Amino acid sequence: MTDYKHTLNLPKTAFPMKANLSQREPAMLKRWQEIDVYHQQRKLAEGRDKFILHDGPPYANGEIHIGHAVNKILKDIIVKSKSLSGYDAPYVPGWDCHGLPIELNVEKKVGKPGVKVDAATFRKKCREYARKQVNGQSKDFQRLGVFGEWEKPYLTMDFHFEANIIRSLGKIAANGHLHKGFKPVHWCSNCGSALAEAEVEYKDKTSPAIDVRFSVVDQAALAASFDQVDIADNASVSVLIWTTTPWTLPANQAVCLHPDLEYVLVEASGEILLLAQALLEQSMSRYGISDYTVLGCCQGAALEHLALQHPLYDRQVPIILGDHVTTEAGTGAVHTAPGHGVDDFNVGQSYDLEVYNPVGSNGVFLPDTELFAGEHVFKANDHVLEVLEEKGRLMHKESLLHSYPHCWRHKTPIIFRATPQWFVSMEQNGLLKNALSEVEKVSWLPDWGEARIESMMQQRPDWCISRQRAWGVPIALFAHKETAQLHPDSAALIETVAERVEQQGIDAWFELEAEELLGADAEHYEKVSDTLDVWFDSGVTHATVLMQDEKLTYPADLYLEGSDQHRGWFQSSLLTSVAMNGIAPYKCALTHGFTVDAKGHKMSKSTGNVIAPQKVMNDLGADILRLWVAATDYRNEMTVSNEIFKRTADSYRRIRNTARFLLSNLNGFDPAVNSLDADQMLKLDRWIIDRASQLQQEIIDAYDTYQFHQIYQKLHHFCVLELGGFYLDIIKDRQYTTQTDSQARRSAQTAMYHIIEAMACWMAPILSFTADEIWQHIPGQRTESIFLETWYEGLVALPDEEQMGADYWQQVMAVKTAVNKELEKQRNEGRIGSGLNAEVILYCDDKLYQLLSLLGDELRFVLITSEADIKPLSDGVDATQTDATQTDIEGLRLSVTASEHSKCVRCWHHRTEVGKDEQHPELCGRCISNVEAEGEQRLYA
RNA sequence: GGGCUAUUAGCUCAGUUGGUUAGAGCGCACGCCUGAUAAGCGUGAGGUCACAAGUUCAAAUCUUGUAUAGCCCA
Repeated sequence: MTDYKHTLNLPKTAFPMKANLSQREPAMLKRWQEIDVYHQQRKLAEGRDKFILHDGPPYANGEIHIGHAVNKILKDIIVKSKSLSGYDAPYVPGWDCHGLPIELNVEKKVGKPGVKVDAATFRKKCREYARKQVNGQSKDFQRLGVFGEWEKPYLTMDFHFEANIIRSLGKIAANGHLHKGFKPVHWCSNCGSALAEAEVEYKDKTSPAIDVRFSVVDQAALAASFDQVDIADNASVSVLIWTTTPWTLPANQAVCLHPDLEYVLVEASGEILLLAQALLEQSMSRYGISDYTVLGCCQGAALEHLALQHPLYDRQVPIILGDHVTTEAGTGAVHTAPGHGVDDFNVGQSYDLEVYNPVGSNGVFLPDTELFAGEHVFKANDHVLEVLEEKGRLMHKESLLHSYPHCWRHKTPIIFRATPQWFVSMEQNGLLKNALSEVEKVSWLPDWGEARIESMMQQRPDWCISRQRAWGVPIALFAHKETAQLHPDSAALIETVAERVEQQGIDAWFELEAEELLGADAEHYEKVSDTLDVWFDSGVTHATVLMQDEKLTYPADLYLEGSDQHRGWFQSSLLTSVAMNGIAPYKCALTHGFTVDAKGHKMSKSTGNVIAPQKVMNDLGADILRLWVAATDYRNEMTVSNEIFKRTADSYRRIRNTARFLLSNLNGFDPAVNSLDADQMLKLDRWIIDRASQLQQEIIDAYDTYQFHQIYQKLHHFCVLELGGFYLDIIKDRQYTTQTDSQARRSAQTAMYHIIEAMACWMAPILSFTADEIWQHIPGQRTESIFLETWYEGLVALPDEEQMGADYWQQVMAVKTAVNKELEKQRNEGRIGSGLNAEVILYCDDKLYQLLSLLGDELRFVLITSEADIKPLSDGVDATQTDATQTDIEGLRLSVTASEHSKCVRCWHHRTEVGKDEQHPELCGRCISNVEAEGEQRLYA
């Protein structure tokens, strides 16, 4: 048997099948660094329209987790796709560097500031710690393949950044949005600091739940409210309140009722009690009283201003009215301490109640607190109960397990405590109103984001920006000691301070003596010692980054963060931007969901269901992680599991192998020399390019609308359906058996060349490593990296009037599927193996006959059978053709038989000519022609 | 407890303004090929569209409620 294998054009490529990403990617990163691809890209894009995605800074603490990876990968996909779309899209990553978590970690190492180390040294240690965290996270982000200004990121602790935070605060103050006030805030006595909302978490806690008597001072007035009910002169009459925080009773200033609720006066066990009708039965059963008489009934509104005796002290408090009172639990009469509760504070404002706070920053009652001085509040609970009992004020006590706010760091219960705080006011200069009108102008994706942030903002209180911490940007203000008014020269003072901070960092403020700047005025003004809420730092990046960096623009085109940032960064950025400049800092805000495990539950260290991105990168590669991010619809929760990564890796391999096959068939193809013009190409090849051209448009549209999971599906389907299952399978014969430089072969190679060029670009934003690896293996002159490209423009669409266009091949594919089914039957019955063992007769109705006849004798190459004849449908229903079976396609019957001819050893088709040629007894006619004559001609496939 | 969001085959996703028997791909099973070979091709089996009521001639699609989950808040 003669060996004809060497006469074939078999595929060959250096592009490996096995990706080995965990090893190859670091090498690729090194190359990108060496050729400085990111800055090459910037240089190339100079002068183009800008697209600015502004990075929300992750907090500089800890290893990156999969949520970080998702966020950075999504950003990178967008930035890279915008580059391919011809924008100049620089990306400046940032980090949030001040704040409590860093402080706490540094405290663990060097002790508390002011105790073991001085504050300046402590801040220095914080700075060093944050720097280290930034470096660690940066390395991992880069390992993900994310492009950006990694050598020059923005850090909120950069001196010039710190200075500009202060300038931003100054501008907000100058625009009249700042005020000083007392307000109850979440307070952790371990931190000795107010906590931001984000620093509070809710957990179950057991508290004493007590019912307390507030006795009525003026019984006649009470009787009047109850329509002159008869009350004995010596009767004991009390309003009952229910509370789970007995320690707040010393600060009690009022008892609050709902104006519209019905309240009843009840006689029981020799005393008279007042409480809400709706809670009467429940309360009596709690007290174990079964025998009681309702004396009268009235609405809460009728009892306003009635005086009550404070249960602990010798003073009187009023009954007030508030809508926040509910009948969910208790008595419908609410103990009100404006210094210890937000509702209490709010309702207290309208009654001019004192915001009395007897509790120090350490959670201990102040020295002048009657009865409880020096006791920690939670320990004082028992003492309060004792006193109440002594005084006969305690109606009932029990224990209650309820959800209670805790410090997220210390995991300990926190309290509400009124302290002097600086606020960004929502109302005082119309900030909220202006911000809400800006919300409407922003494009929110998904669209429900708008309603979400709007409703959150409408409910939000003034923004408390004060923190009593060491590692934060100072609230660099001088406030009058009596009036709390800002110094009249504040604008100039702030600039002076900012200039110093620019040189020396925030220490410049802490080390500053007020006299130095204020001179004699220092006597009347206090240098504010609070630091800023870190949300302020990151909130003003529009001023400290976007406006400072010439490469960037304000407002940004896009902010992209997790959906939790509707309350966080989206809001802090919007508020500060509107407060400073009156406009939103972003044109579009895009959100993604959180990662959850296979059961849809959130990932947490304690549950042990976390998947570390580092592990995924080391096991499977960053491209697999990136492909997973792209494949997942990020608008809702993003499910992560080993199975999902396995599936992702499977489809990665499919995409990679398709690319590899295309490359391997481009062996020996020089696009400059060998590529054909569209009009010289075979019909099938024209079609696949047309298909690619349409697909490219769909893919670009999907990138533009940030629907990456569509791209993944489309890309994968293209590889599997159009290419693997149809086009590539069909052209193998032509690639391998026709002459190397024949039109037939060069036509297919031209098509594959165009496709791999385009496909590499489609993939690049997602499968960055693999796309650039492919890029290095495509023949022809090209740039150093695919990231210096824009979308491939060599895909030629077919004209609409083309007879053998998209519709045509669609129908051919359906016919092929029908034939495959019939082949499978024969295969299962052992008559044939490969499709090339078979011959097929297609009995077609007129329409189909016409359609298929366009392919002439090349139909067999499309069907990948040794022979394919078309005959009129009537022949197939003839009694003599019993083996012609009906197919799923109306108007098509099929007859499939095993070929009786010999197999050509070169092309494996079974042909009647095989064995007839003396020189080449093992070859079929076209192979003989291909081996030693002018070669075969192909027109269609 | 409240607000927002989601729930379609084992997995990832489609499913237009309600309109035939709910679609893909992966995975799985079985087979073929051995000239993409730790690849490739083919065929096939998988779904009470979370659940329940309702509107309608007709509901995965509209309404309400329930469950589960996520984010935010209390």
